[in-house]
Amino acid sequence: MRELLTSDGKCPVETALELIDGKWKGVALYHLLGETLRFNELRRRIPQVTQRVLTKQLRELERDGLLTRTVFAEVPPRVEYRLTELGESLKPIILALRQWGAEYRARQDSPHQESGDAAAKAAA
Amino acid sequence: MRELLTSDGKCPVETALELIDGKWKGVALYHLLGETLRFNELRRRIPQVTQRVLTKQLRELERDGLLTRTVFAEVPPRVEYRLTELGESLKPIILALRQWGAEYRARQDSPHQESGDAAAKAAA
DNA sequence: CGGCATCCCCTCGGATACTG
DNA sequence: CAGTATCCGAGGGGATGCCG
Repeated sequence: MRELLTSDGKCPVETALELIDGKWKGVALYHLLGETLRFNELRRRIPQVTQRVLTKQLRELERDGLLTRTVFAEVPPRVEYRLTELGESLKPIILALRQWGAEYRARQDSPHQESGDAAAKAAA
Repeated sequence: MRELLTSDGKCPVETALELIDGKWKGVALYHLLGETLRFNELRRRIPQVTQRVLTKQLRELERDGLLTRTVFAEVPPRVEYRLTELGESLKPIILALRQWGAEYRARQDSPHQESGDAAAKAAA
């Protein structure tokens, strides 16, 4: 399951990806960049996610130290989610992913055919 | 921060993450950065992955335009995997993830925590 | 408001065996 | 060498209902 390859690179990529692995984690992190949000505010920004799943993924992000969950002892309850310094340090990556994703989508529409030229280069 | 929703109302961050979602895709992409590798060369670099899964994830990456798969009509067969321009454009992100992952693990060792708990022992 | 509890389905990833 | 073909268990993610 877990191989701790420390220095030789490679594995850190896996480590990082595991932390943001979860259907909605990336988007949640994105919306939390530089912003503190309550549970339902976050839900409103990610309409497709269900409460259960959002809760679960937020808890995992909390467990992994990417965000903090602050419960206010009020009625009605208020719970605020906010990125930790560690979570905020993902900002360049998240923004890069956003840009890359946007460009990818743009390429889908544009006539930028990659062609299905096949493995015609197969030698004799 | 602007929404930047794509045509199907999906966040670009999500789009990007979907493409590299898959237990071994990130590592595979990492190993293919600037390098053309044969199937078994890739396997050797990711010893934990099984044949079936590696094949599947590589095919998905190919389908999504991140790499090319070139089959040489030889005996024994030779299949080379190589990142497309689009795949190579992920390089800064992959490298950033690698660095971030390394720093994350470094932080695990040195007690720099701020939110007291979450230090639950990972019971097997 | 912001959760749990429960049920369920379906995909992902792994193990093993066979083939062109 | 580089794959398919099966089979399988785990769990991620969704739907719904109840609660402090």
